[in-house]
Amino acid sequence: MLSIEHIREHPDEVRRALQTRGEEDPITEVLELDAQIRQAITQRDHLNAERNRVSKEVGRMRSQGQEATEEIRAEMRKIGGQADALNQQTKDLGDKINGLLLELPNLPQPDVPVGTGEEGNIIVRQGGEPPIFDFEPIPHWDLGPKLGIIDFERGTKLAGSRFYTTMGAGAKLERALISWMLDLHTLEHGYTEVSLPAVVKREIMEGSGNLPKFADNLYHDEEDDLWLIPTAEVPITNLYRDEIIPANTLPLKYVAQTPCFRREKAAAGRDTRGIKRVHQFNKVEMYKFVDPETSNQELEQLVDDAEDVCRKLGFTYRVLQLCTGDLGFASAKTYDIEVWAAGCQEWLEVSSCSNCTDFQARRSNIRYRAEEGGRPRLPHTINGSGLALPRVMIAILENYQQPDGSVVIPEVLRPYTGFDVIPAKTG
RNA sequence: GGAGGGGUGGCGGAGCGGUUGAACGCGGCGGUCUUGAAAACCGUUGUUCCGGUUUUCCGGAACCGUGGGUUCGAAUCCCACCCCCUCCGCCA
Repeated sequence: MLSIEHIREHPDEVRRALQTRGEEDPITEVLELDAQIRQAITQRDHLNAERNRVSKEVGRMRSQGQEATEEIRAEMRKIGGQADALNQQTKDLGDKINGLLLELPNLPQPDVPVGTGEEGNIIVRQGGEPPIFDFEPIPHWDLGPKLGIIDFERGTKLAGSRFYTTMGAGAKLERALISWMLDLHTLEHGYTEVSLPAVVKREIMEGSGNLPKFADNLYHDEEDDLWLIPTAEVPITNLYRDEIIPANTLPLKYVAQTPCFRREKAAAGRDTRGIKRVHQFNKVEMYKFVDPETSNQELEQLVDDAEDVCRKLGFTYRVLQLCTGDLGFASAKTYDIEVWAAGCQEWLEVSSCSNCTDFQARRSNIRYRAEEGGRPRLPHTINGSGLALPRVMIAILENYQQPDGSVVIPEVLRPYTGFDVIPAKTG
């Protein structure tokens, strides 16, 4: 959520920034409503003050054995009624303003390249060497079933299209990846592991920015109004909802592994083969609550933590900076990490790392104290995958496949898998 | 799911419907004392919003689980909901 004060003081700057994201401009309406609500609040407070004053007077009289006249009581009833009406008005106006603000995305940082979509993204750097094959590497949707470790038909039988099942070495490889990534981030990168609910309340989804605007992409349980998380970012953001984080505790760094549920409605018909785009997948997510002054450095560091996973797995990868038109709703600045998959011949987005500045903190009412006894302020929040499992699985299977159809396990994972190769099936 | 108990400030814990933002204790902060520290004593101690002033500050409003209601006035009475604890039942 954007700060109403900021909109009030710099309306044109906000308008311009929203434009670069290709957004509508409800700023004029917000400002009008804001003027109205402030007037109503002032009036209401004056009436309340009057009511409080007289009521105290009545109390004082009563303690001296006198009763309030019916005249006074009638007058106060009237004032009270007016105050209550104005109060209702401020609530309605507040809801309206809030409704508009909740639909507004974060403002891009000044150094974010302006662009309308994917084409505007900039390759910041590349890492790793592309694997060289003396045979034609095959895509994972062929390789997986061939090895007997991915089963698409049975996944579909259970839950429909875009669901899948892994078995044997496939299931174990995923579990090994999860354990290894969590160990890497906790032991070497200083994150604290956290285990979280996979469903959350409506207001939690609002806090992270997924609701009200993106209900379409979420699975929802009607009976209890619970929502399946599309990423661990959602519950982690809200860990400190309605709290004031004490001085000298930032940065707080968390890493969590959760299932992620996405309806992928907008992508209907796209990437239907394989496990690149599915309705349920596991992801290791990194998240930080940081001091606003350091948030951009913290973002760079988090990107490096994610890149470290790619480096250690021996991937060819590239880091993109997203342009204004491609930024996520809550983000002010985002880097994507893509790894090369030799089988399907594609760059796969395995991580998206964003500085959400104070956008989520304001929505979730998370504050911190910069120093002991200081005023509470909004922290910045940083999130990024570290990494998303299915696409990492794709990259490993496709890039490490051998001429005989087997797949070699990257060195770092072997202590976790307990095997160093997924053998080709014979017969 | 059933029965009972409870939700008050950073924590503990009071609070006849009326100068109660809330006694008291602890903690925190400032000060006196001390070579220093402790003890003792004195003072101070939340958050949000509106208006004025504008890095200090002043005035007002709101907040005692949440939302409604009664009343001139509600932490205090009524209703609904949520959460926690104890016991019983069920279950991974």
